[in-house]
Amino acid sequence: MNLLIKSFCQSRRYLQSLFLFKKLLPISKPGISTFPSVLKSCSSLPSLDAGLMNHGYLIKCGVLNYCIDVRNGLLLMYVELGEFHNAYKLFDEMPVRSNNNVFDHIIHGLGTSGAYHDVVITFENMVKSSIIPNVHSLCHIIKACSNLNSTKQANFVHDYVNQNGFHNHVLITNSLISMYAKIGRLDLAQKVFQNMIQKDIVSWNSLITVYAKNQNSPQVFNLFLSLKQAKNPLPNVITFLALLSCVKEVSIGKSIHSHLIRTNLYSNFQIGTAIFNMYAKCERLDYARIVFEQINKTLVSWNALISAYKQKGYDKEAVDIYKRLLTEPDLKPDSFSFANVLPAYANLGNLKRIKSIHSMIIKHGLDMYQDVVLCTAILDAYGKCSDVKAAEFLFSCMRDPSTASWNAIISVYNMNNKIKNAMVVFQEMVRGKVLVDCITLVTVIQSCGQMGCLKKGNMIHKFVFSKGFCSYLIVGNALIDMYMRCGCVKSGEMVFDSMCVKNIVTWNTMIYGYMKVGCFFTGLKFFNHVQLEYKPDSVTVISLLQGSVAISGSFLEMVHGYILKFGLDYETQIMNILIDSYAKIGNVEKAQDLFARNDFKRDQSSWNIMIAAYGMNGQGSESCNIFTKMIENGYVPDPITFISLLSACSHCGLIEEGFKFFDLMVNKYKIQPTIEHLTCIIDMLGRANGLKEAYEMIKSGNYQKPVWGALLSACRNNMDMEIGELVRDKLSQMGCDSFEYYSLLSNLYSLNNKWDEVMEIRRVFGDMKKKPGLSSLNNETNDNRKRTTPFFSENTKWILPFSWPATTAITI
DNA sequence: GATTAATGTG
Repeated sequence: MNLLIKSFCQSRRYLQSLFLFKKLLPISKPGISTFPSVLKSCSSLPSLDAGLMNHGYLIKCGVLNYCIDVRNGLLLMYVELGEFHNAYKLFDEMPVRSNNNVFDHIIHGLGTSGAYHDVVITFENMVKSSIIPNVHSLCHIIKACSNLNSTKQANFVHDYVNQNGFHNHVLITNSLISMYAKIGRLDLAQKVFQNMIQKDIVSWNSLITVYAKNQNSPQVFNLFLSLKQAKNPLPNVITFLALLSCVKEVSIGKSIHSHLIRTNLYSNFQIGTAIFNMYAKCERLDYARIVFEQINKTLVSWNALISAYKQKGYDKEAVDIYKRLLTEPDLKPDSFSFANVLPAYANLGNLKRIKSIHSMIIKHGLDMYQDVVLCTAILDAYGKCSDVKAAEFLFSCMRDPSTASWNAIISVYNMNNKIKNAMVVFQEMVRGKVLVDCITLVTVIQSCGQMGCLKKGNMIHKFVFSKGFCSYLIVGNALIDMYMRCGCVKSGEMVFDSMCVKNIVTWNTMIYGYMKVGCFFTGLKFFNHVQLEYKPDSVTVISLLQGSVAISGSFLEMVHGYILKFGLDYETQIMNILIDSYAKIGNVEKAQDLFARNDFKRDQSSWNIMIAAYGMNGQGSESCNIFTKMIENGYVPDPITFISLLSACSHCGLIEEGFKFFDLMVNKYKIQPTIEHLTCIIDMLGRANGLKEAYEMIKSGNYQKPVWGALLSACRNNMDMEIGELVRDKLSQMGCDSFEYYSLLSNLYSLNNKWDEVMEIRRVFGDMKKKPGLSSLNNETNDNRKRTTPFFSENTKWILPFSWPATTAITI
């Protein structure tokens, strides 16, 4: 029977071989020489169940302890079945390891399945046992080290290569270059390259690609010239792909383009895609589009065009290309198309389309929970459209969230004012030993800045320091911003001084910070430096504009001059802020003048700003006129339009109009009123001697602290003691003990000459401050209060007396 | 060795 089993296996009749083995088991003990055949049958079928059963049987009869061949056979079976962990475990338990080949099998298996950590452990065991891997295994080991991102391991394997005579092997050295590239040690990659005796095109390409990925164009072009001079080897598709990826000037791009046409490489679809990507990067989407229409279009080129538009901020164009792709007869969008177009829809705030893509992904049968990138893209899209619940749900469903997925969910919380959740997720991440990268840190540093929480910020800074992330430019920039937002200029300056590499963002952050805290002249000094070293961009002047309102008209005119000088006066965002700034210093004519210009593209926000501009300058009826014109121009008013409009009416005493607009907003445009809208209405009621009505109205509904706060503020504005005290009772019942509450209250009493009460409030508040935990300084309410004004939406002069988060939307 | 994808600094 044993012989028969063997012969079945040899003639590849594995099923019969196993069947026979099963029959044999209850009758008699199989011979040792039978097992390799049985195992071979298991791995060739392949049948893991049968394999595991045999493994169990082998343990039971003790063969494994004395028969190396059977052990090796079992090991190979697991390798063949792709069960590398079982294979490795078995290997680890082996008392004698005779078969190097097995090691190479395991390394290959673990390496291709992405179990990099296990590869390195296996390698360490090999070193301990003085077993030398073959070249291919060593390549896998080097690749594993590069994926683990550990310099220590990288150095170890490099030393090993040198000590064991692999350093002249071109495959190995090429892998070393890639490894150093991946862990960010370009200097060491360059060194390996220089020491190579024999270089093939892969060696050249490896280094050129690395520099290209790091956007180090001078090095890329230098290497390319050296390669041309060496005449051997000849540059190939990969070389040109790298070269094209770091072209910054369209003229150079054009000459490479024509060279490629001459050498017939243009017909290569990768090259075609790279050329139009190059034009897209050089801000020549017009050329890119022409190339796109010329080349052989594959799904990849469609996806790349969507991505190019998206990356350059042309979200609408990205969406248009995606829609065109849908009409192509032979092409179906894939996960790349979705992942590319989702951020575009997210930026456009189109939740409906995001939902429909989500359902299309399900319909296409794509396993998005397995596809981390795609799932992260959907998660982020939902988050950007404020559907936090959907984002959370997707995150919880992901089987193996990547660092990027974690980063995305943290960022979703940041975007939606749930900073506390962001910090909790970060802690979970650290505790769960998820790899933290510099984007994670940038995101949580942002959370600290938004909270205005210096203590947490300092903690993260220490973390950054201990994990060696200090030298990352974006981390440094984020730290400066955090410190400046917390009003800690000194620490911001310290980070700034410690940074050896800076970019325009670094400088802009400093300017923005200085302007925000009122150090206008230091800000200006930094601006002068920017002018020398960089071309100031839109953020530079927007940062400057932060301060102009607080200084003077002449300062504003100076900044306006810079905007013209640097040709930034066609940018909608800049013009909007400029108009807003002129309005804020009271020059509504200039604001109107700029608004009326037709060389910049007005958007919804421009109209909102202009409505507010008239309102804050006492021209409420003009605000109403602009609103009418806005509708005539085909714009649909949004919640901010109504904040501008209602505050204009309230500010200018147009009470009846105000109520009419409120009605319009709720009933015609179906906009749910937020705390900002309610504040305007309460203020209007106050001006119309309607505080009692306001009180009744609020009392009858399920309103939360912010609304009551707005009412208290209206009482203060109207010196209404009677209602004021009712509101005070209600608020203290609700457990309100914030700084704003007490300051409003003491304000109200002092305006009514009730000094005893004022003293009492001061005493209570003073006491509370001494007791940590009693004051609401620790709750989320306070986190919001300290949050700095959003960057681009200062289009209303309305300063909220309280800024608790908006409660559930309420309709009056 | 390798064209297209998600998160992120002002």
